[in-house]
Amino acid sequence: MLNEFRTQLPIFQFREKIIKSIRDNQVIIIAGETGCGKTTQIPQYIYENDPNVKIAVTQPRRLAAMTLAERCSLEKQTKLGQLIGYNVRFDDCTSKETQITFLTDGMLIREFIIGIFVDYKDQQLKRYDVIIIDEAHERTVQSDLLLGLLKNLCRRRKQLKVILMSATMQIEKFANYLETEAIHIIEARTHTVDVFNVPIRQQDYVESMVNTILQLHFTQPEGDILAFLTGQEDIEDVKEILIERMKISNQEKQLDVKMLYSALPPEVQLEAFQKSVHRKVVLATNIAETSITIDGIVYVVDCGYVKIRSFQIGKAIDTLLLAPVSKAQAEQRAGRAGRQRQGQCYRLYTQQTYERLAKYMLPEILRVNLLSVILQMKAIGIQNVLTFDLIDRPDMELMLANLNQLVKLKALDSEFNLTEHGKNMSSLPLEPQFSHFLIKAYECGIFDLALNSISILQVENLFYFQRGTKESMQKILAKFKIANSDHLTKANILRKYEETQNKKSFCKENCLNHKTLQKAMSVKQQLKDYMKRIIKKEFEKEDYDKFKQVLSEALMFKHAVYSPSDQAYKLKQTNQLAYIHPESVLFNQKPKYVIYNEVILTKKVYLRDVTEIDEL
DNA sequence: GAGCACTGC
Repeated sequence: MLNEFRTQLPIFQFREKIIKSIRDNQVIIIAGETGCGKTTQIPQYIYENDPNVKIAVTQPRRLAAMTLAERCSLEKQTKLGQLIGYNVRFDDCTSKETQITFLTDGMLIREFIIGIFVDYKDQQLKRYDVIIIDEAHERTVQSDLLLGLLKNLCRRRKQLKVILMSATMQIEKFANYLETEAIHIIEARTHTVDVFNVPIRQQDYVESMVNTILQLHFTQPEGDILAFLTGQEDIEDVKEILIERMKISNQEKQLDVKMLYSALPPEVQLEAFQKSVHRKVVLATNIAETSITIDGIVYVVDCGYVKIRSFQIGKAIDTLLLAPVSKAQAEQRAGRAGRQRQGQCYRLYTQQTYERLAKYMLPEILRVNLLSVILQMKAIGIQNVLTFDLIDRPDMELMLANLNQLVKLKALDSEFNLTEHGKNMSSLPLEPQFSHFLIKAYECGIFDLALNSISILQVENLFYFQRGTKESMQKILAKFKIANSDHLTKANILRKYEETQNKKSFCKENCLNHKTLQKAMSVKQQLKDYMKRIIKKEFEKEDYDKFKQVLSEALMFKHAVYSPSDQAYKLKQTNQLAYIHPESVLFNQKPKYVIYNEVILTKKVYLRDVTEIDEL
């Protein structure tokens, strides 16, 4: 049954054509901007055409998978989890009756991997007849890998149907890669957005942002403002200056300033979504670009920059640095102004600067370390990962280095074949070093300690310090400090959190993020469940020396020595100089030998999550 | 006084 709403969507007129195209082709591409209805309608069309077909639809984000399933369920007037369901980490809402499953890209990759524990030959996702990869234009590592796996699978399963869905960009590239000519472009009815550039180059985008917002506020008709900035620091600066200027402006028109970035505790984030009596301006990071939609936005101001994480192959360090946005990103930001009615976008860069921007951002698979991806590929049964046909081939040297690291972690043998240990490692949702650590820690009888440590190290934004109160950070860390180790100190925090009765006030007292700790507890439970496959006996010691010894071996590529002449740490692998991060218990302490989880260049090269060891 | 964008298993 099609209700009236569904027949009025722009995609409805393509219904028969798309059904026919799926019948005639193994792989088809459907391109259309957000709002054309492709994600909710196509799976339903396929189901209505043949109710026996099982369909998987992947999404880059959990929330999207969950809300889309809910939306479709509502349209089909069925209970969520029956005909239509979703499957995301920590939450499987499907049943035997489920025909359409929305799931995250990562979950579908996991299904390939879990196949090896059932039967090495059964990695063909036979439970699905149609697999839809949505938002492929975002080019996440997961969706790129899935496209490669499905391209392969199509040769072995002739009945399988694959649909790639994306925004209307890079369509030819996808079509060439997937060797298909079945392309459908869906026009959506969207509101126009008028774009204005500044006439001359701006020196300081924080200042420029403040001026633009105030001018907009005092001269333009009603409608909320969404401002794109690059991080917490910019956002706090702009907020402070805005509030100050509003105070001295002597104007009647009030302005509500809200912030939105992922390190902000969820309850504070919520304020950005609440309707405001006065005009509202939301100062946001990228989070508002795709992940989150705010209603009522009519004006967008775009600073033109974004922080991008990349992996420097030679130096083997991560960087998180400011970069100009891509044209596609600038369009995406502008589009956020036209969701409900005609909108306006103000760019704090000149038209000439815009012309010189890259068309698209470099895909993630060409910018990140691939250690865990390579292990996943081996676990899925790809013999030669170096020649595996991906839409963009990563750096050969990097992949080779990753393969050799996996050999050292005993995940692969010297011929790069997956070992039993590697198979176990790949079953855990962790970076390979941590999978290795957890399994070894179990074998040494310190599993409980290791599990607490690993679980809490997986979550970000453990602490939330408001501006002005930040001098207390080291004081709080000192309360939990154990054995000159962030790994053990954080394990201690999780343990104390578990033991305490009033968890909320415990968090408040210690500037801890309650939601983050709850997530750490879910991670812990999940890891415990996955480890059941491996665990045979239980034997528990509280041995910090053993802990450090096993961790040091797992982090064998992440050792550093203090160099007094440089007043900094020298990384053993590359001789790169680095400093201990201010959020570490070892900040300002200068122990001679340390191991660390991560080295990242922001304002300086920092070692994050550090533990002192006796020797290298 | 320092200080990490976003997402996923």
